[in-house]
This record gives sequence, structure tokens and C-alpha cells, in this order.
Amino acid sequence: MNIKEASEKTGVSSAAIRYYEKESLIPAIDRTEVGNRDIDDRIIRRIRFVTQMRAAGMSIENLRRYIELFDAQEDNTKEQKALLKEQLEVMEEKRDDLQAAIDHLNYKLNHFYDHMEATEEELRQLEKQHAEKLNSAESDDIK
Amino acid sequence: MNIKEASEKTGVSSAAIRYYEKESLIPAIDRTEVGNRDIDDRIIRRIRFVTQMRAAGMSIENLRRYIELFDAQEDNTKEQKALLKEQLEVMEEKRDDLQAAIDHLNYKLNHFYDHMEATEEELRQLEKQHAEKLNSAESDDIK
DNA sequence: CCTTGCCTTGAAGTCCACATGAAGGTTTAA
DNA sequence: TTAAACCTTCATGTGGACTTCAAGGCAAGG
Repeated sequence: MNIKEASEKTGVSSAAIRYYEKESLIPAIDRTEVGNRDIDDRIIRRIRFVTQMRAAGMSIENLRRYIELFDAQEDNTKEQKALLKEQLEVMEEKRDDLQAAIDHLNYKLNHFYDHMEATEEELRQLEKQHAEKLNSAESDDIK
Repeated sequence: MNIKEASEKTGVSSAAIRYYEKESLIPAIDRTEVGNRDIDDRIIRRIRFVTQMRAAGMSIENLRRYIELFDAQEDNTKEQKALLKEQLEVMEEKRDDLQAAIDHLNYKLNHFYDHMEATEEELRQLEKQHAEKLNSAESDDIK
């Protein structure tokens, strides 16, 4: 499949795919006789992996280092796991921040009046609720 | 309080506070006789609101449009609620995407082998799990 | 043969969210 | 009175992640 088809299939622009290849976020892509990229499903999956991690807020730089480690043949399982865990923590924190902001907006939506003049009381309450949620690890308002 | 104290109190740089004021993300700040910003708790709260929404991934542009609506004196409660809900949806989707990526990484961490050559089977399983979670609205692995 | 439509590379441009620098003002302390 | 430590505005710089441009190649259709 050529780069345009790959672009349509993944929703990633042709230029971005070339950029990802250059930055080694995806493996070197095979070329046809005339030098055009010939993209297979393995590449498509890796483009999607990049997209997912990028959407989750991972930088190109970290993603590159991460992928380098995984692609290396040596047995660096330990470092790989450490890197994975590190990234997981970053993402979990991000998710929690996001959830706190969602709670904040939901609160505004439910107690709709002058949201901009929120009193310290309101804020303390929100923080309390958030702390409780993190402790109980039970009650969840997803969806 | 002067801008440096406000910066220390909020963790937002002085330059960023000036920038937020210029971009109308926070109200015009009162000045002292000599022209220095005199920042009160109302401004501090609004800086914190901006910080939270920025951390949640809201762009300056959208935040400005959002705040404009809220600051307008006319009764546009309806539009305000609509805007709030819209933003909530964006953020919830973002959170879910993030959670999916976390699940993905957790899966890799638990079934540690060649994550790069993940089969379609694995991916389908992940998607299934995600769908189930969204439906059940019960089981949550936060924290 | 020429246009259309795809592709290639390399370089330069763009957008965002600030950061930094220049040039100058005020207050306090030595 | 001079230096330190704040402040002001306005202009320019920066970094990341691409996007767009320039110049050209290949293959098919009319």
C-alpha cells in the first residue's frame, strides 16, 4: 500500500508518517523499485501505536527512546519495565488531573451560578471529594 | 500582592500571568499608583482555574472563548451550559483515550514479550475489555 | 507529447504557549 | 548615590510537532 492509502487508513498525514519514520518512531519502511514507500500492516500497527501514545501525551522524544529500547535485541527487560512503569505513572497522573478538572466542571454544571467567583469553601469541598475518591477506589462516576 | 508573590503562590510564572491577562484568560488586574499589578485572591482563583483547564488539555483559544461567555453579563445560561457540556465531553473522551493507553501499557507490562508485534487478537481483546468497562460503569481500577 | 496524480527529498515555514531580553521606572538598604 | 530587587511594556526568541513548498521522478490516459 502506498503512503496515501496508509494515511487514509490511519488518519495520520503522509508528511507525519514520513516524519515518524525519520524520527524512528516506526521502523524503516520498505521501498518499491522506484523508491516509493510500500507500507504493510506491521507498519500500520506501529503508526497506530504512535498515535495512541501521542494522544496520551507522550512526547516524540520519549516515545523514540522508549521504542529504541524495545527494538534493541539485547535483554534489557528490566529497563523496559522501568520505562513502562514510569510512563504509566505519568499517564495515570494525567488522567487524575483530567478527572479533577471534569469533577470541577461537573460541579459547576450542577451548582450553576457564578462559577468564576467560587469560594474557597467550594474548592475545599472539591478537593475533599477528590481525596475521598482516590482513597475509596470504589465509587466512580465514569460515563 | 505583587506578581512575584502571585507567581510563587500559583506556580505560574510572572510572564505567564501577564500573558494570561493579555489574552483575557483572567480579568484586568488592578494597578498600584506606580503601575504595578496588585493581585488579589479573586485573581489567584482564576489563575488556578486556568491552570487546571490547561492541564486538562484545553487550549488558550478555547479557554478564552469559554471565559468570555461566562463573563458576559447577558443571560446566556443556556449557551454556557452547552459549552460546559461540550467541554466535559471532550475531556471525558480524552480521559477514556488515556485510560485505553494505560490499559494497553498495563497489558504489555503483564504479558511481557514482544509488544511491538502485537497480534490483531491482542488488540481485539483490548478493545473488548475497554468496551465492557464503558458499559458496566462499575469496575474501575483507579489508583 | 502532455497532463494528471501519485511519489521522492530537503529545506523552510507555521502555530502555540510561553520565555527571554531590552530599556527604563520605583523603592529600600548600605 | 549607587546598587539590589522588584516592577513595567514591547519585541523578539524558542521548542515541539508537524506542514508546506520547491524541484523533480515515474506511470497511465487521452
